[in-house]
Amino acid sequence: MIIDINILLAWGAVYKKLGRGEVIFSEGSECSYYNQLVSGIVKWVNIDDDGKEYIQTMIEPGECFGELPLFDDGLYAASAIAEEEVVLIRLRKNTFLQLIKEHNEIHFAFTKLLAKRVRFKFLLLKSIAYHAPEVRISTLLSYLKKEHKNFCANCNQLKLTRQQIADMTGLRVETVIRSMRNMHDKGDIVIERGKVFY
Amino acid sequence: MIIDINILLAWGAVYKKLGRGEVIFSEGSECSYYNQLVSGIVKWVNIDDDGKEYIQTMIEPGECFGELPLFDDGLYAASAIAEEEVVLIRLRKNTFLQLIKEHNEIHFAFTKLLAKRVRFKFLLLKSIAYHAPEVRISTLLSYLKKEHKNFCANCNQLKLTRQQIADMTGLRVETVIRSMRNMHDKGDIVIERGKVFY
DNA sequence: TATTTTTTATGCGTACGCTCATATTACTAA
DNA sequence: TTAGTAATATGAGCGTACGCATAAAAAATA
Repeated sequence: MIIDINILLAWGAVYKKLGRGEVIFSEGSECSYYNQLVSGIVKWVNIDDDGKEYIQTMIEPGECFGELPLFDDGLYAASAIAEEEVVLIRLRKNTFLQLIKEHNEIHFAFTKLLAKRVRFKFLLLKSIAYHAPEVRISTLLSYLKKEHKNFCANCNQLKLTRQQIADMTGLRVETVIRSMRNMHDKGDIVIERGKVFY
Repeated sequence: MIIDINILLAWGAVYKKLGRGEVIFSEGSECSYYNQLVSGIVKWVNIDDDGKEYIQTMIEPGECFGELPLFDDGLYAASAIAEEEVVLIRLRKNTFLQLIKEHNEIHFAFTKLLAKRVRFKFLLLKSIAYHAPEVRISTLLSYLKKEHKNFCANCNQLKLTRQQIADMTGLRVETVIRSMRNMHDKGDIVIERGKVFY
């Protein structure tokens, strides 16, 4: 958890509940809140004019999202959509900026978070730019595994659909399905009744 | 310029001069310094086992580079290579961390810088993941133009070779050459005796 | 239980970028 | 100037992921 909920509440943060499919905010719009996910899954995604989705990341409880405009005053770089029923907690932008000003350790936690975000993008970019589907998928999976993201903590089962993986690696569903079948045959991953383990 | 040179010097930073082609540091190695470019151009690049290069960015005077490990204590995510003779100024990691601790406004400048880095990667990723060569190139050029990077300030001439553009967009030189010729024919860019204007 | 929706799976033709080969033009240094 | 290198340019064949269609299986909903 990036900021302790009690601290957020002490600074006047409020809870918000949204249903599956609801748009929390969309690419290109102004940002007035710091957002932190309490429960549920949020899809952080760019949607093309023709409907194609590029999923930048899937956000899990405890993570924040849409934080870039808080620091550089730009617009939202992607849209946040509730993948299922979600509860989030939010704090007004100015209050958030005041909070990190007074809490240097929290400020630094965000600097560190952004550094990790850049790192992830570095990794994916070079992989997507140059490598074959199987490598792109491996890069994504190994990163997610390392960060304990989108995996079931107990059984190592991947909590992403083939379509979501496609939308995160810039591939087609069919390509992902075929590639992952190959990876299974080679022993890189395990697929049992459609479920992926890694 | 991200940190004023006088401040850096006051904190004990030292200059370093390197010749064309010299490796300033390489991917995967430990980071012990904050680096800021004074003059020349630095290529910030991932190099594959088979020699393929993915250029994450070309660094110009005044910019810092290789800053991620300062914040998240990881290893260098790419290699820094002097494209021409360069002068840089550097500060020991611990000193740098102390500096930003004491200067909140400088700390925030880095948070902002990282936010912009993430933004750039967002943009390129969705473009490279899904779009045709011409779009990938356009995305890169319009970003660089907006940030006043890699363009001649006076004449709008692009200071990147076709090969470098290829290495930043994950395309082949030939594809970049052909695509840019198309873009010229369509009036998106201007090419005069090989030079690109945008 | 039945029904609908979502996800996984497979086939096939085409388009497009990669690969390799070669040529030409521009820039540097002697 | 000449030589040497780097960058730009273009052609041709090939491989592979895309794009679309279709179907089956699994999950969600009633």
